[in-house]
Amino acid sequence: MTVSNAFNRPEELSANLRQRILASAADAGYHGPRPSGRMLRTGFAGAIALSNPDPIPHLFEDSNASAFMAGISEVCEKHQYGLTVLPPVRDITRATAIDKVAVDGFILYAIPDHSSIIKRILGRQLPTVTVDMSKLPEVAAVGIDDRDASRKIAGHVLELGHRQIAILSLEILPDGFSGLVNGDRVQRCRGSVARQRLLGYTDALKDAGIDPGSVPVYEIRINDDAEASYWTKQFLKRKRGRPTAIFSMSDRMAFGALRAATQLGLKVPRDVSIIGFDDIPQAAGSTPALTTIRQPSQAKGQMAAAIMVGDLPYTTEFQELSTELIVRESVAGPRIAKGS
Amino acid sequence: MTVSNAFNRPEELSANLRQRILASAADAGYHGPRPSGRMLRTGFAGAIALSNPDPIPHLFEDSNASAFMAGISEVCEKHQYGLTVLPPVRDITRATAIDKVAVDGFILYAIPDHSSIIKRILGRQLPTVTVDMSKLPEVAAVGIDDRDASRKIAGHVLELGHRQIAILSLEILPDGFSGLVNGDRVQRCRGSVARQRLLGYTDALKDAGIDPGSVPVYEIRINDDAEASYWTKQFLKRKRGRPTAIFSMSDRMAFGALRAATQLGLKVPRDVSIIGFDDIPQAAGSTPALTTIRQPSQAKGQMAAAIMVGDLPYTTEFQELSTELIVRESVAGPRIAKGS
DNA sequence: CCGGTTGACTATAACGATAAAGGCTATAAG
DNA sequence: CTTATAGCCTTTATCGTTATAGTCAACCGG
Repeated sequence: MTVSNAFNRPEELSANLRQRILASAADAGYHGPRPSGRMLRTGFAGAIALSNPDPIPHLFEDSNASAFMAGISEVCEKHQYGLTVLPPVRDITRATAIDKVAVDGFILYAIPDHSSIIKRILGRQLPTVTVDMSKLPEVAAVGIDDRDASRKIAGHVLELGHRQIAILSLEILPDGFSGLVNGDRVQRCRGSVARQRLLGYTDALKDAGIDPGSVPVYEIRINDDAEASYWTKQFLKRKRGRPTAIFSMSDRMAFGALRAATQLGLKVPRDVSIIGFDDIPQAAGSTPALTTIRQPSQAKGQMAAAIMVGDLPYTTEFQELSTELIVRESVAGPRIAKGS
Repeated sequence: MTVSNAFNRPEELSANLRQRILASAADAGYHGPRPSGRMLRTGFAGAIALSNPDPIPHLFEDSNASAFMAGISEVCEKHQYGLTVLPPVRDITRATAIDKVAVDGFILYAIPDHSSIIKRILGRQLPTVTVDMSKLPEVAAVGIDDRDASRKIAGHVLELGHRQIAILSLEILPDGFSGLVNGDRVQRCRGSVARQRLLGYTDALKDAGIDPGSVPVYEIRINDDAEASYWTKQFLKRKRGRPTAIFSMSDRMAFGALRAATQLGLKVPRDVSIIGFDDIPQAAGSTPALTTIRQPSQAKGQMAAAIMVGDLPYTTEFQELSTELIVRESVAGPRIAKGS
């Protein structure tokens, strides 16, 4: 129909006819083309889906995730795409939003390895970009070198002579567990980010001549600071073998640890050194300011979205963004060497 | 096709045939019905759109908005709908996400009166629910009695004898302005919530025999606490006629005001009383704990979404949720009566 | 043995849009 | 005067699904 052109390509027909069409369309109660028809014909839905295993509000509460969302939002605004956030899937055997929703592509954010959700999404055969996940063959991916970054910052701490370390880890297995984990669980790790950062810490520990197996790893559910604070208190309370440095895989958990230390009357960094990861905005403003790794979370979102909307070409090569060690005040040498 | 039934209505055909179909579909590379076709036929898109004039990340940073989002998210998860957040529209003359996006209905949240966006959305002729907005004819609406609630809390403060008041207002006109506003601007107010709360404060002031025209109103852009803190400092610095009570239209701004007072060496509530609105989670935990109005933000989201997905019948009557005055510690009588 | 009922599957016809090709007129070129 | 070109508009076909109506065999009671 010429009506289609009237709405979509003003330049293709005379202003006169266009006016007549728009006018008569209006009083026939026609308010422009319906997305359903367009979608069938052209495949264009006008929205990008975002899939993440956590409850939707968490995507924004968490400063790091929220920077990522802000990056996506910018691109969505520029191109006037909707951002369709998919709710977590409880029962994968039933029909899910993944199967039904009308979108142009999927951004997968921090979905655990081997999750059945991934297969389902790939089944939709739409453009897909993974972020902060293990590389999937034939799928675009954006991320950072988590292992290298973790090694850098852990090395920075260990060079100061710390021997007693504790690790606050992001989710290792998606079962809602928080607490001290054993080696077996670490082996079965399905969180790509947690695994890579653990490897980075391990690299640095080995460099420093410390047995990584002797370093306790506390897994903290959904990057929660209250949870991090709770477990930090558990291991800081100990009189003997108390860690002099805490490796936290996120700034948010590092703040939880910081709060725990303060509440136990310990001074940071005098009594304990604490490092984070992400460099969220609050990291520079805390007392003490957090030594951390800066990662371009917002740029990750922009890049993932840019690939979806076609601003960037779709490539299945891993797009690695750079990180930077930010040295602030939360790290110092151990006060009393407790022996090797 | 029987294929459709195989996917959508397992019970309608024999398990045997269903298996055969699913199997041969799978190796023909068919991964289930495409939304485009279903949408054309049935109109179902699998997602609810949310429209709000602020940048997307703000919807979640702000504790009150984020509670609202959490309410929507719950319902979306239960029914496995996507939640399509629409980006703010900069240029309404061009094609926007509103016109193009494939969704089943719109939730409009806090859009200013007479905004051209509203007409555009209504043009889509999909189920629509407004929240915290002026009532539109023939459109479902969810909200609270802002005027009554504001009157309650302002009355509570004024009964204690305060005569010098300052008001921190939510957005009055959508032009990004922050600062002291004149009566003309108040008259032209396009924010339904701001207007109703202003009216409630005015009611209470009149009840107390105070001329509302003499009470300064500071408008704060996008409910920002830093901005609220800045302007609060401006009027608390004054030696003469310094307000002894601050009416803030949100807890977030109240916290900004609290910070400002503290930084100026004033004690709350001894030197200044501060009230908020919303009862966000942080309101109970601050020092002093905030006296405020509890409003069911999460329930608003649930209800709006429930109407969209059909859990609740679509009615164009205003759905009013209830509020409650929460008396905590941030309000006291004025220390020195400064004369009437 | 027959009409009626049930159950299991199949055929048809739309939903609303746009890409692509086709027609028609007016002007330009030969 | 004929043919080519361009501009503008119209026709046709098709995207993938599901509601509806229809077919067909088997079964059942009379």
